[in-house]
Amino acid sequence: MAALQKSIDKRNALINATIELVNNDGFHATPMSKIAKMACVSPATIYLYFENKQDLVNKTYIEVKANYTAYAFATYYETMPVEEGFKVIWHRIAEFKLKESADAMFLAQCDNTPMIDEASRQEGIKHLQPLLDLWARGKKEGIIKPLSDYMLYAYAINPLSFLMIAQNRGSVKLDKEQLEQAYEAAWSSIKTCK
Amino acid sequence: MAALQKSIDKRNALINATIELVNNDGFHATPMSKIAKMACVSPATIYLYFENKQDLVNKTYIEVKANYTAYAFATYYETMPVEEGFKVIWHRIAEFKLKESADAMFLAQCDNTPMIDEASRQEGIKHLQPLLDLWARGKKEGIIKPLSDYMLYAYAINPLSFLMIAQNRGSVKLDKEQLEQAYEAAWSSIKTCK
DNA sequence: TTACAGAAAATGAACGTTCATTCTTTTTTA
DNA sequence: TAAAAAAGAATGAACGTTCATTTTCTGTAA
Repeated sequence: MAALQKSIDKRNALINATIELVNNDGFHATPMSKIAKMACVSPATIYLYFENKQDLVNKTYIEVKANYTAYAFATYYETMPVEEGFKVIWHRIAEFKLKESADAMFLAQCDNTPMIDEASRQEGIKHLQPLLDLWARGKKEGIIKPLSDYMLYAYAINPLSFLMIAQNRGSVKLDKEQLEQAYEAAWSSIKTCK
Repeated sequence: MAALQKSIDKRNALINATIELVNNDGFHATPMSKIAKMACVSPATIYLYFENKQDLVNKTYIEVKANYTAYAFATYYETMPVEEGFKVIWHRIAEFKLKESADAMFLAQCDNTPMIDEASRQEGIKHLQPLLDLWARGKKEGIIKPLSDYMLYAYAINPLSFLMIAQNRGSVKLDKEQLEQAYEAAWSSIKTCK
């Protein structure tokens, strides 16, 4: 009558190996055997933790996305004024993308390829709700342009992904000043008043 | 002593099949056999036109990128005022992404994955020069914020890719009005004066 | 105008390799 | 000690590429 438990360390090692290898080679170019080797585990062991390769990458996506949004909203409170709230969230997102760049690269790759199930994609979007709520408030107060959420995201948040990828390729080095410029551009594009 | 020529139609069919299949399934999930079938050609024939699978996708990328930039600058002249020039180029890019959405999706996927050689990527960037020149002019005239080219691209052009992907997934429908809003946001983020 | 030779182009089948997954056995631990 | 966890070897399918052969086409000679 045993009641062993699968090791959470092993699961984490598998998830981290997946992120690193998929970042370097892409999903279909990373064999399960390589993931296993990097996680110091037998290929067969992966199937104790995940149903199959697709499940492994879906679960990895959802987990990373959850970390991302938790980080983004960690210092934000709904009682903040709209402009301050946006500033706080924006800078947390920027910090995440720069500090946890492997995670951020993985998400960027997932968001632009047919690598992830549509269901898992939906699951990942849910956690952005606080930002959408903030925007709704800003629009009601006349501080933020009356644009759709997709439009606001496209101009205020998504450019950070582009800049992060450029930085990771070595095309750009984002210092503090450039980051402030980026924030200015983001805010300029969504605030009302010219 | 014959002097046959390889059919340009066959080459085009191969390129188009590659775009469509890679868009749907990703690079490593599209077998050469499937590309061949869609192009109505034997798998072996691909190797008369391209060295190997990597070469096929690199060449496809460069060709699509060239079409994209040609389209973008087709109605632009260097004698235009900066603001008008930007407006013209921006709208042409938007038009390309909406009309030739398969091509645009393919480029977006290439730009965020390790699918393409670094050399081919460099090759593709070259053709953007007219836009960089326009920005240099705008900065000199004090019309455009003194930001790096990457920063300007991130805020003025790249959001269109995000919106196009969202539209292709069915999350958004970009009508004329929304497109004008998008242009406004783009211009707001890079013009001087508040 | 036709017939033919020869080379390029195209093909389908075959090859060797790699991969995701499973099977059988061993190890670990409550 | 018994069952879960882990392992390594095995399996069958699928892949990129090549090979041996056939088809297509053009320049030339009759």
